[in-house]
Amino acid sequence: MGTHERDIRLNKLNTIREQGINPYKERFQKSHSLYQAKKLPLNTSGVRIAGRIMAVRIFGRLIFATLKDFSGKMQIALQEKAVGKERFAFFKKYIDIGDFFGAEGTIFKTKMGEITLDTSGYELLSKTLRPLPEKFHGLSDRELLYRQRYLDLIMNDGTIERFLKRTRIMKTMRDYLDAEGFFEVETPVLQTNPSGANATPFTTHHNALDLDLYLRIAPETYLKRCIAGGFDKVYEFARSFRNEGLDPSHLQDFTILEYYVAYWNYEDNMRFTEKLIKHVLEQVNGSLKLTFGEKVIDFGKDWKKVSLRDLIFTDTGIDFSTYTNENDLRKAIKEEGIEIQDLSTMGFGSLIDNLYKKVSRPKIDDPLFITHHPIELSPLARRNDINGRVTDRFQLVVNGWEIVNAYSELVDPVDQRNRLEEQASLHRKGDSEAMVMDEDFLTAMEHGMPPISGWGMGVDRFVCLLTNQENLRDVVLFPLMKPTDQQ
RNA sequence: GGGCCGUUAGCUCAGAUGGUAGAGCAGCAGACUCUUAAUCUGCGGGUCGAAGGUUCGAUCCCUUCACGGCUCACCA
Repeated sequence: MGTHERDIRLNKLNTIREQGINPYKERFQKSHSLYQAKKLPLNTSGVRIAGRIMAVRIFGRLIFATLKDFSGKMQIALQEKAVGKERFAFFKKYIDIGDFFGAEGTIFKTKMGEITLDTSGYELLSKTLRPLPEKFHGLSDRELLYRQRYLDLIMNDGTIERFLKRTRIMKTMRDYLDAEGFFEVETPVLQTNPSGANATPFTTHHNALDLDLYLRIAPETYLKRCIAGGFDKVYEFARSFRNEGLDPSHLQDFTILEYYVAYWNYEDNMRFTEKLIKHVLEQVNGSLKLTFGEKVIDFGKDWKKVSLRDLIFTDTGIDFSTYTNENDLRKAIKEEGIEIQDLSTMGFGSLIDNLYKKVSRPKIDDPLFITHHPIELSPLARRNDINGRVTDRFQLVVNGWEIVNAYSELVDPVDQRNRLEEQASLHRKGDSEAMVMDEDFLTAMEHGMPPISGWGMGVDRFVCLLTNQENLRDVVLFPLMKPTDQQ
């Protein structure tokens, strides 16, 4: 659907070309960023700056325009007497808001006190064919923000800041892990056997090998193979994919940070988690108190630890450790008047999980470690030595969100085989989220793994928390959108 | 997947008990050497998300569909 505006600009483009001017320049030699240029002393001459034109104000023989680059914004002034009649007229006729523009001139201060470049010469660097969104209100249509993120980045100042913060958060974690002796590794995204989590994978096909493949749902089992191979501290920022529903707190393409440490248990890991996250808060936000919406979340105190059994007992009076079968537990949940959908079809582990999500999790604001999840929910976690029905596992919950999930890893190949067989049987019965048998992983474990503690973080959620965002799509540059009919 | 809501000019938004629509910004033409949401004068711009139905007549009412948002359920 050609717009009138676009046709006008196409005409301008052609006219510019007919004058022998290339409207898409190869390069422009800048002397300063806009941020730097604004700090130069008055009367500095020969200053060369470039950026996108964000606004133009024309006063007869004087033009003010606002340039924007990655470092900031700066005003330039064009006087007819300084650039010459022809160049001045060219600007008025052919330069539009949105165009990329290079200017050379002298720093001065306007009567209103603004540091401005008095332009002596300029170049059109790149001609735009479409107009920018409205300058005052910017772009606010949520759909367009996601579909045309570049416009959001140009128009809304907070947006680029948010994504820079995402990068800073990831870099801070990376630097911390590196300093602690971790090695960053890369493991396969295309897998023959999706494992490491309970989730439905995306499927694809390798033509040359005539082989069905899956996009990874987690990097877990490959990172453990690294430990088996002799690494003792590894991590990966793992883009992972789950073929499930999407909502503000779930994307099908998301980033997990996982690390694995040989010879640690989950308690070592909890201590490290607290140090790591406090470090990130201090480095990135400069404070251990975090404002999220109306709440202030305090990371500064020692983080509390509570077992899942104690947490649910405190909130409901139900002690799941005293129940030996799911029917009795189901009855108790009904007697407490707690409403859970599909109650009748759930197994023991799911009942506990749903009870927790319904009753306990929403109440949690400040960081809380929840430990010792039932074995049914944790097919890859180490069985507790004293109570074999629970695992040596913890989750870190903040603001009602699970930020971290970690445990002492199961390294007993016999126990692991039994538990994967249980999962595989659930999978055969139609639970597409249950794990499938992974002989290759079991073989690796049979060759021997040291004691290991592993850890996984939903990076996008953590970034949401630190940037005060409710929707994961607001911390992902280009979230998946269904295509629309376009012409 | 269910429920609720939305989709009007490039953008931000009005609006008509049903008689095919307006503003601001952006654009075009003009005035203007200190503005920064510049100002002033004039002009152009819309298959009102798509299809079907009801109606003399639909952008408005009804149905279906598409896309999106929020929310409930499941997954981090």
